[in-house]
Amino acid sequence: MPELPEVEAVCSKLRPAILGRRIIAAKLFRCATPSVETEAVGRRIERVDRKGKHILLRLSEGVTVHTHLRMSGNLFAIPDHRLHSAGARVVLGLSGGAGLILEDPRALARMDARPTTEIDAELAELGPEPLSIEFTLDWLAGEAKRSRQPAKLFLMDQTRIAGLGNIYAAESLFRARVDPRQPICKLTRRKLAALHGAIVAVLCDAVKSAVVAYSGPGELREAETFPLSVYDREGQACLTCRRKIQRIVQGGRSTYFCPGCQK
DNA sequence: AACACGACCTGGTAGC
DNA sequence: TGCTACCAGGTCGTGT
Repeated sequence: MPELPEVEAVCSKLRPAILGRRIIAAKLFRCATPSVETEAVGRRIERVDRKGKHILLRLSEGVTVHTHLRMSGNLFAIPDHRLHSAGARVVLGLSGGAGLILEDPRALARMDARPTTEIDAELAELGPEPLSIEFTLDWLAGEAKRSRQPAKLFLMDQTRIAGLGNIYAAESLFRARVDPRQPICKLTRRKLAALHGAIVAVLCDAVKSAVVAYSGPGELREAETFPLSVYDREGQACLTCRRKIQRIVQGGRSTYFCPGCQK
């Protein structure tokens, strides 16, 4: 589920269903701290924001419910909070009878509720939103100059760019024809420009397809709706040069790339 | 500072 | 069919 495009889609779908409603009850099974019951119940949902992969429900009286879906979480609204699935980790009962459900088969997701100022101070550590005007080529070049991290790890570092994960980092590097192992500080201005453009283009496309996929009935199959060029394609022919896509491990995670195109 | 690795968790699947 | 081993879209803490 959860890289920036999918999290954005979750937020888009949530807004019409929960904005203006009051949280009137909380059932916490896992993944949530008791603060969700003590701080959120009784307050009204005024806004749904996103920063990187973090979902922020802005409540009345300066409280925010902060959710991170991690690997396998999902957050969605249902018309009747009593009809939640057996797998729900958190059920928030809303005014009007609706429900806000956090599901996560692996129980790695996290939810807590604290003063907005406190949460926002923590999230200030995150890098800029890649689809905002703050994310410029000059900014990227400035950060890149000061880091010797391999390009892939640099892109996945949330304190540098907020929201890129394993799939879209790999896809962006492929589109920019950058070797994921290359230290980011070694990239030429030209390569960095290609990378900057690729990140924006990949995420724009992915947000569009994720929002469409999430707006339909039923659940979607996440990034599968977005055509992937290298991710999870080990051994298959590169769509550009026909060489075999390789899988390597960086930072304990799989990286997929084309050794022909990405140099 | 940068990196590697284990922990957190469960479910799906490839291989035997 | 059934078992095992490994893999997974993320992050954090610890150790080198």
